[in-house]
Amino acid sequence: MTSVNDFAKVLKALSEPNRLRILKMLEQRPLCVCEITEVLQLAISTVSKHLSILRAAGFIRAEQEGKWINYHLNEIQGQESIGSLLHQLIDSLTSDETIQEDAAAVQTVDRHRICHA
Amino acid sequence: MTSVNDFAKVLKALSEPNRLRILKMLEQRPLCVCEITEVLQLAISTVSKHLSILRAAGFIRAEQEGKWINYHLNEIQGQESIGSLLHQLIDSLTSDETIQEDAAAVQTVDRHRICHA
DNA sequence: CGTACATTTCGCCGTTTAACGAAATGACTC
DNA sequence: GAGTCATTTCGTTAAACGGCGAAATGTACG
Repeated sequence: MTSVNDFAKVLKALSEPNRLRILKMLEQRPLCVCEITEVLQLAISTVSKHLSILRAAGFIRAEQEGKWINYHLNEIQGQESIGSLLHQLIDSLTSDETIQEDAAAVQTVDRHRICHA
Repeated sequence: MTSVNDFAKVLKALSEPNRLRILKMLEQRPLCVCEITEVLQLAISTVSKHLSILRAAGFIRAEQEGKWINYHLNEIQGQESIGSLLHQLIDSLTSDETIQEDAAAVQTVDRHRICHA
């Protein structure tokens, strides 16, 4: 379930300036889509797309409040900040299956035999 | 100098499965391009490109050794792991100019006035 | 029920990205 | 200095991405 690709997907969700701005805004308080749109000065549909990507990556959640949908920062399992979440996430990469196979391959790989072979 | 876009660039360098695999491999020992190519099973030119992206983001460095060029993980200013580097990086986003402007905007934004106006 | 309005989905466009092979570069060796 | 070989650069291709406006969805409220 947890693969290098999933890790990459979470990091990719973070690797966009407007999405970083959204996350930092949500650290202040929950916001509705039109408030975020006003601050970022983008089309509503664009902001909505960014929010769906952040939600799919597990960073935020949506809660209906009357006419509006408020987006909240997810406080994930005892992590006090996005930074510490990432820290833990990257470090846990070591237990990924592909990463472990790579680690084994590195121990047997020999540059004298493989190049130009 | 440090802008949201620079942060995003560093995160983007990390947000690709093969680049994550390379970084984890280099945690074991320095490797030359053809060794990495052998493990990842990609074209040499593709691996070279990935390495240049990781180097531009400051994660690795190149050192010539005879015929080969060894790539080393950079031990950046007292950070013991990529995870702790990211942790620090994300948290320091708070001091970014755009992020601070956003923070100010969030305090004055009013959903009742801006929507459909 | 039907209107109003916040949000999402859809289709499109231009740019970026990851992949490749071929050609260029650069370093060691004879 | 010519040749060998590891690596980088270049040009191309297909897919992914970020942006937009228009149409669809869904919720609240008269």
